[in-house]
Amino acid sequence: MITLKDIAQMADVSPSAVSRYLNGGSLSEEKSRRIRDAIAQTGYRPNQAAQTLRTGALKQVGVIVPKINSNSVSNVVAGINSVMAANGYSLLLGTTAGQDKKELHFLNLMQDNQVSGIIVMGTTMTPMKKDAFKSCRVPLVITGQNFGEICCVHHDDYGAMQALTEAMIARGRRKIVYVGVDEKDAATGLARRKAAFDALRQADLDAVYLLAQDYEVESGYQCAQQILALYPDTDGILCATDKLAHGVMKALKEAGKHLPEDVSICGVGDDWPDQLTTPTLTTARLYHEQCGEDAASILLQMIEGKTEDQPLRQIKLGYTILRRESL
Amino acid sequence: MITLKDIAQMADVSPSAVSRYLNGGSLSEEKSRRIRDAIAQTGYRPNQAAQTLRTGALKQVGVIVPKINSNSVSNVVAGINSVMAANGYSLLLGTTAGQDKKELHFLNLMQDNQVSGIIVMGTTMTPMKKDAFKSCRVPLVITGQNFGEICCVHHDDYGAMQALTEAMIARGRRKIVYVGVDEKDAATGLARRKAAFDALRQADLDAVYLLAQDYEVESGYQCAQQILALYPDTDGILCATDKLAHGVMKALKEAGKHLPEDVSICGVGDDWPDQLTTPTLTTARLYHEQCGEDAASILLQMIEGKTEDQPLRQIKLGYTILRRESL
DNA sequence: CTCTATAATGAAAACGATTTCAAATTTGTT
DNA sequence: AACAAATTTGAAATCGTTTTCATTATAGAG
Repeated sequence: MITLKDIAQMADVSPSAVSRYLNGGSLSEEKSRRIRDAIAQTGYRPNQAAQTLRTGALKQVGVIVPKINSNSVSNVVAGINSVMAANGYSLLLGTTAGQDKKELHFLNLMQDNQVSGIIVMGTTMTPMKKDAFKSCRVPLVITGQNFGEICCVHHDDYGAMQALTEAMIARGRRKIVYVGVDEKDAATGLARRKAAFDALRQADLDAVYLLAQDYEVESGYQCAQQILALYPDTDGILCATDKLAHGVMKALKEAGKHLPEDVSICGVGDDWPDQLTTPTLTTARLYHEQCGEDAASILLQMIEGKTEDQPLRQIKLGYTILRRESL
Repeated sequence: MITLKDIAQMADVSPSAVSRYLNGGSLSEEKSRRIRDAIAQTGYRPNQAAQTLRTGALKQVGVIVPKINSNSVSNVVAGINSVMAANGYSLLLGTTAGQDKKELHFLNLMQDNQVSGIIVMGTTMTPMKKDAFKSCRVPLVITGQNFGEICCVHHDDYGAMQALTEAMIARGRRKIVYVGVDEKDAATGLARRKAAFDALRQADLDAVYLLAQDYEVESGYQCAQQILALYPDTDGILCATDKLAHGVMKALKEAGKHLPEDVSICGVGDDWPDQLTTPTLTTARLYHEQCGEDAASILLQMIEGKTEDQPLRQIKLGYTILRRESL
């Protein structure tokens, strides 16, 4: 491996001179030229580990996600990446499968790595994790949720589901079922369910709640079968996600229901297949890629911010209701 | 920051002893105990940059992808991650947007980082890149393509499209159009198109070729409109990907065609919406996650392999034809 | 032409681990 | 009890940079 010292020898200057050439510092034209040539000839590239050790800073940011092969997650990561790459940072990825233990593991590992900052997606909050986040030695931003005391970028999950619920009520539906997901997830789980319930109560309507096993189409399908069996007079189904909604639609169609005449259906997410099904799916678009970009921007400000005490930044991103045939 | 030296002082031993405690080496019970206590008390964690600098090895592997927010890519990455994480490696992610310049940039950057190995997905081959791959100082595996002289894991793109084409011919279709993508991509572009053409020629049928602009549903939609205008008697359409196929189906349905009576359609990919459309889409399943796992396993072998000269490993993964209503 | 500010320079000391090596200690063998 | 072998130990060198600091060359001011 060719080192800075080698370059110094070749160019007949001191190592300090080479370092100054690379990082900016006063240096004569003549020596600059010689160093430039030596570097060009050898293809020398500085050893990052040495740089990191010496400076204590690494141009990497950690990204901790539950899983990478999910539409929303991968879009957020794409957003993060576009901003970070533009600023010369690369991404160190950690996937947790939703396990707190792994989340803490990566939080530690990344700090050991001396990343410049960390972004955590779709986490759930426990006292232990709150501590871990607070005592993180590098800037940290959370996406997808808002836990009050930590910088974050999140969607208006509540507003989106509220709007969908109101639209469904306005459409004349009265027997409405909500198909939700695990409420340990404060955004997708809790906030959306709560929004639906609040809006229904506001209209003096009863709320029926079914909890899907996971986020897959199949779970929506199963929930719909329960609905058919237990609440046959249902005329509206609100789903926490688009995939669930598609599963629900499939089951209802198979059961001979006419959509949307017999039952209205809504999802959240604006997944790409939403306009391919019959009927097309009414949904709320969330801005995942934007979310990643904003999170990255905030993190960059925190990383490169001069001042010691940074303000708490919390961004709530809006939604857009996409009214289609299924409502 | 608390260092190994601090621990040594606290435990009243030499730094070497602490290092031996961490890495294994002869050490008395007594000292082990004192060191263990000191570490527990302080929460000391070794500085990775120092370790990397000293040992020249970093438990990270680089993953270079065109974009992360794609179904197939994110699934491959998930596969890579599951194997790598299990072996204590984390992932350094680089996205190229298909630009060779960025690909080379990350290839260099990651080597500077002293990652243990690199996996490159869905790349295209140029002489310059072939050189770059060959001169890579760390083990390297390519996924999604086979360029002959580099370790790789790839799908049987040719076989899959051949089987689909033959099935469509057996179904009685005679006026078949192939909707493909950019052939700079040797797998998705070239191999699939070639398979379709070969199979058609084999059956003495003409091949009509339309090139989609990109991989989006909308492009399939546009291609289908061209087909309707230029080749109105088409009775079968083979698509390089499922998204294109869905766009095609949408356009045909809007044009009043009955599917599959009037026209048969096939895609490749087994995307999750394939069973939600009317008709459901006939497709070929590829094993993306498996691909990632296998690539990771190969890379691990190369990294941890004792011998200097490693054999060239090339894995071709099979496919499964999923025959559904659209054929 | 002198004197002071400024720019250019390299030696040497970090950064925080691992590893070599020789010395000191323990263990086992006769 | 005496010696060889094996184990335990810490001092010091090392990895490849950056940065401090004292020194020397250069330029600008009077």
